Amino acid sequence: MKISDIIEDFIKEMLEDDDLAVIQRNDLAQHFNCVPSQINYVISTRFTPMQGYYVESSRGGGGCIKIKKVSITHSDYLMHTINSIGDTITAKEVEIFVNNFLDYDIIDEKEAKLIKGATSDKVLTLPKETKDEIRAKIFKNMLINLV
Amino acid sequence: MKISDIIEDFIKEMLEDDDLAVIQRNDLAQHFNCVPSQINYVISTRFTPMQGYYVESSRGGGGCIKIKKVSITHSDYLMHTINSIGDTITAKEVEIFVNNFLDYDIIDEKEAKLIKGATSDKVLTLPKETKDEIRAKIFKNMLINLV
DNA sequence: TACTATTAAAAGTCAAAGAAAGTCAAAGTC
DNA sequence: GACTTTGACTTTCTTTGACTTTTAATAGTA
Repeated sequence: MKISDIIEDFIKEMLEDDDLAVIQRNDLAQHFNCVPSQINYVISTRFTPMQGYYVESSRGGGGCIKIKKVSITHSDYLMHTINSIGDTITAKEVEIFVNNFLDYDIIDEKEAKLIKGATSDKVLTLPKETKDEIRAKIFKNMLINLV
Repeated sequence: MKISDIIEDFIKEMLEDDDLAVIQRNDLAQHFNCVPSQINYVISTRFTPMQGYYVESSRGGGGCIKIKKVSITHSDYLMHTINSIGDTITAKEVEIFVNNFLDYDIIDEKEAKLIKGATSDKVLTLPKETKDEIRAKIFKNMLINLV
């Protein structure tokens, strides 16, 4: 198992007890026997606002990193996503969104597959610009149906 | 006996114990003394959705390939449907199929909405012939992902 | 005491190195 | 001719570490 995943789980467990986790980067790194910047990597890939977390930190003596779980309703989250999507979107971008929905329990595995299946490059055999436009329309319309 | 067949059997044996097999491409290749891309070949020829498997993978440190076996009954029905669909399909026809799936409990309401959302006329703003072609591809690919 | 300067203790950044898996086409087999 | 094997090259994600920035704590001074 990847060290990043282990650290991710550790923080998520902390967040189960209390929805504010306060960590010290160096201590945590030492605890998991990794370099401190690994903690930044974990936070920037797994605890983003899109994934429902709010992070703040302070430097200097006694400094720390605070990770808060923020809960928005599912439909707010979906609406927010829909509004944030422009007129075009790539398959990769869709995947990132879908994975976030999964993390957030807004959709399940089967639904995730449906979305990916409907928006995959394999299927949208159209010139690049049209493809990304149609994909954005399909994706948004699917999401509207989930709200 | 072909090395591909041996690898295929090996993975299928893993799937007998547990219906999720997690492998590491390089390790497996080394174990069978073949090049890593041979594993991709085996997966892409013997573990396709059409054959009842769902595969996902991750790259980078600690990356791996996960192969899941999916249950057959529903998938038979789906496969039959997929095969019966030609190169084009209208929104109306999709709706008929979807309603059938609902009746048979192959999909739920939410999934039905996703499919309709992805294949609606509103969304596929393309000339008629292209529209029905793309719709058929999208629909089939969504179904394959339900198998 | 209050105010500034210094020090050291954090966290942040970024790019290089490493570790997987993916792709694709050429070569080989049956 | 279709299927299989091989390998060079690509892409993606993770790990690492050197260097930077910020700021709390402390020491020094009027």
